[in-house]
Amino acid sequence: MIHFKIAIDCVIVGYDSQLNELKVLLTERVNEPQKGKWALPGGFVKKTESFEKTAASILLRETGMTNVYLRQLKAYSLTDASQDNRIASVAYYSLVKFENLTDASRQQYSRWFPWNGIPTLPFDHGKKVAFAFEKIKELVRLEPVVYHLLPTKFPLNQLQRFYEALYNIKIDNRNFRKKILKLPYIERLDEVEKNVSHRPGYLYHFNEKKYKENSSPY
Amino acid sequence: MIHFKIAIDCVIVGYDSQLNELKVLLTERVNEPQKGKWALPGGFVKKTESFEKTAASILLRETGMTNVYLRQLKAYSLTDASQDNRIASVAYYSLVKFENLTDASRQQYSRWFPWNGIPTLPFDHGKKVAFAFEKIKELVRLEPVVYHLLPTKFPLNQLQRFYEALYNIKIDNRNFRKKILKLPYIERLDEVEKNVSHRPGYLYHFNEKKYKENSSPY
DNA sequence: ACATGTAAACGTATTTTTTACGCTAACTTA
DNA sequence: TAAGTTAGCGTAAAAAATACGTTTACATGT
Repeated sequence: MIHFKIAIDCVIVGYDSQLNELKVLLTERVNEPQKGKWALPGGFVKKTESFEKTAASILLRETGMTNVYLRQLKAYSLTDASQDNRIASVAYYSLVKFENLTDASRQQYSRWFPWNGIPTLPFDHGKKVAFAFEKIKELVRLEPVVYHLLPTKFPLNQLQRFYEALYNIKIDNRNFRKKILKLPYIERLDEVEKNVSHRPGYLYHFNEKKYKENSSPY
Repeated sequence: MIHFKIAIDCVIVGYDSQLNELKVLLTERVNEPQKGKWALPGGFVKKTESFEKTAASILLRETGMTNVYLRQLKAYSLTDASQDNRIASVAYYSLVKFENLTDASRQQYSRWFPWNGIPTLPFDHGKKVAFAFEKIKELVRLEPVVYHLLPTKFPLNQLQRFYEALYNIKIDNRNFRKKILKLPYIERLDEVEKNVSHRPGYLYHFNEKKYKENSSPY
């Protein structure tokens, strides 16, 4: 009976609102194979750990963050059929608040790459990153996961810019505003933007409790 | 380094249009553990097989069908931490045309259970079945996968009944018709229902080519 | 000091989509 | 032949999406 080593790979995604672009965290491989190449952060599943737990600890190691949005992407069976011990991998994707990252939490061997500037990745990592983005695009339409990527407080324009970047579209400012303000779980704060070269807008935040109250179970 | 045996479990789903209910195929376990219990059809991944390939062969074994809709559901890490060799599993779900099944293809130890009458399943199989149904509900909204479950030729009413069963809703016959007929990839045939105790309706079919032409890539 | 650029925040009008419901036609069964 | 059922056509109203007009409040450059 064949046995597998199981690796967990994490596609960690952030949104840089300054540059208005999505980013992925990559690390330089310190071990063979593919030593020195940029690749997805990952690790093997340890004895008593669940996949999810392994993924969470990779995330902690790379970003210093816990309790962030983390979901399974897909399991991959690398067809490394030459050996008796095959390697399988389970990919996870995570959405993190880019603004919350401290310099201290940044690993020496890690770097954030813009979505449109990812180097060629070893193994099936390129495929995983591409699939993660497809998944995220789909998910953003269905559930309010955007708010895991945006800062806790944000002006409406920042939200609009995010959608425009993600789907590569242009949205009408006035209609967008109307649509968002109808959502019961987006609340305006008594705070405005500062140091912007235009009329400062109010800041909003996502009220998760209200979202769960208002969303029907089916 | 810990190694895993990897099992593939298949949630094989069909739609019985006579009874207007979704069904799941279960098999009686012939080996320990849980011998004699109804469970998801499955098997271990063999040396040179991909997960997908393993799933496809399980599907062939159970239904006699190839080239059916088959997708990965999720990977599960059973926390059977007592042993050195843990078992992980990757669940797949499949949508099959219930009408196409021949009696010959029906396995001795297999049976189709109605969605609302599934026995308590061993391991995490109950969780997998539940998750598969959530996934299918979601998927049906996004993509025309219904047509993998319905017969190739179907009257509009059959399609409507399917939606009503899946989401447990009542749909207005006239509005439903209007909505469906606007879809360019649903084509009317020159054929009508037979032996129905009401005005016979035209049969329709799903034109996959037209779907792919008309669906935007984003 | 003032013009310029930019996005906020308010609005209206039009089009498109969804929903509610009326009616006749065509078939089987009692 | 009446009753029951779904097919297939239709209209009207309500809701959502889209297009676009206007004033306000800020920073920046001259």
